[in-house]
Amino acid sequence: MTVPGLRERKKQHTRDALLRAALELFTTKGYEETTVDEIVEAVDVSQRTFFRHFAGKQEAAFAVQEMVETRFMRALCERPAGEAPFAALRGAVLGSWDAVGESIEAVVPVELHMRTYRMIESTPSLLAVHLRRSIEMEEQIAGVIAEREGVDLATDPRPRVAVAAFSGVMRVTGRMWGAGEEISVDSIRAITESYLDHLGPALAEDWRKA
Amino acid sequence: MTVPGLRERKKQHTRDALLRAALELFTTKGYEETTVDEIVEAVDVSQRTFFRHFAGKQEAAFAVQEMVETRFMRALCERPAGEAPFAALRGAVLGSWDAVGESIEAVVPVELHMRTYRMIESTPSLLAVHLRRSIEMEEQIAGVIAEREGVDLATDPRPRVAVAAFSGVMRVTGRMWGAGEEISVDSIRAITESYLDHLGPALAEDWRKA
DNA sequence: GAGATTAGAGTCAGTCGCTGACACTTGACA
DNA sequence: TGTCAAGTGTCAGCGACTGACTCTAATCTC
Repeated sequence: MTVPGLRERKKQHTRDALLRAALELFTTKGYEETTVDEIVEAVDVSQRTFFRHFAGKQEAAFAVQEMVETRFMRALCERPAGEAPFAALRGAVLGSWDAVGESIEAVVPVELHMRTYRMIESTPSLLAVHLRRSIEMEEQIAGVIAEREGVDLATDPRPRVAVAAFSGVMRVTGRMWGAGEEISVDSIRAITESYLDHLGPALAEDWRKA
Repeated sequence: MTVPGLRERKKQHTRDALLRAALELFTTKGYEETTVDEIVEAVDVSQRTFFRHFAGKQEAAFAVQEMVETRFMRALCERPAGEAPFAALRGAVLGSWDAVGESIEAVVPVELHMRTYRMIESTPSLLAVHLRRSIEMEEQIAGVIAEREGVDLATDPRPRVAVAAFSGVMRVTGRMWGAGEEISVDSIRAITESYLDHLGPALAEDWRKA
């Protein structure tokens, strides 16, 4: 991967600065209490620039989540074709936990992301969007799983069921991460692992054999 | 119940008019495409009046839902104490279906409410709020069930699990109602009943005996 | 029944999120 | 070196929403 040009780097730099400033303000002052003007003032750019990088205030709040989810989806798509659906999901989530840490840190401190997560869950308007994003992602995952297994998503309920169960665990995991005091990425990884182990047996059977 | 005074009746009248106009515009022009100015112009009141009756555009979109939910919660609380949790939920939802029809019709045509439901599910920003409202209501229901059964919501997962399953059925039912062409209240009642019958056996056991 | 009270509605000015149009600056590239 | 275009700034404006004030008319009190 070649180093992008100066222009591109500058652009990325202002975007990162805006994102950090936004999340910092959101998590300290509160989301609703933070105005876009305050964010751009902290970075010393025009308001118009903010809206060129982010479709809206909300998008800034979910920018890191977006990164994490993208990374997870990529990891899922790269799982070996032979793996059973649940094993693939498990492998993708555990595999991406590691990479996520560094990946986030390159843009914002992980600790800031933790605070952001907590903020999203405690801000009604953001919680609403978060839930919608969740079910949209479940639908995407179900699509991938259905394709992997060669089943028809329209008639076979198993992909959606498996994903719903899996997402439930991920949701709980995420909430625990957000709620906990000072949980390391390692410990959340361990919890995720144990929760998924619990859920596994019910879903691990090979659909093509059964 | 005594007839409210003239002032109160006038107030209710403008509120109802605003609600009808809002839902009519939302469902024909689309939610995002409808401005508050258009709504108040249709009723010929000031914009300020709209915001005195509704906290925002969104609240108008969910006003009828709110009525339905309130009615359901009341019905649930009035179920006989001896009933098993699932029977109580079933009784409350089926019992409230009937009353809901008339109750809605007093404010807006039921057909308009159907269209509104469809609109909510197909408008991203409203879908988000809808999902949040749903989980908030699930939490309320779980609280009622836990109290009825005398179990501790903090330690016993059964109320939430039962409610989650129940709500899943209600969600599907609602979606079918919204998606269907011209479904009567009677037919939706029948579907609800059959779906709940399917789910029942797994939840009907008496928790205090088991 | 006349006057005081007060709830509901109107007016106006202003904030905040967000967008379109246009001009400017400065990397990129021939 | 000069052209092109991407990234940014400026400005004007819309739509959701709020606070402060006024006016009108239903209600309450004597």
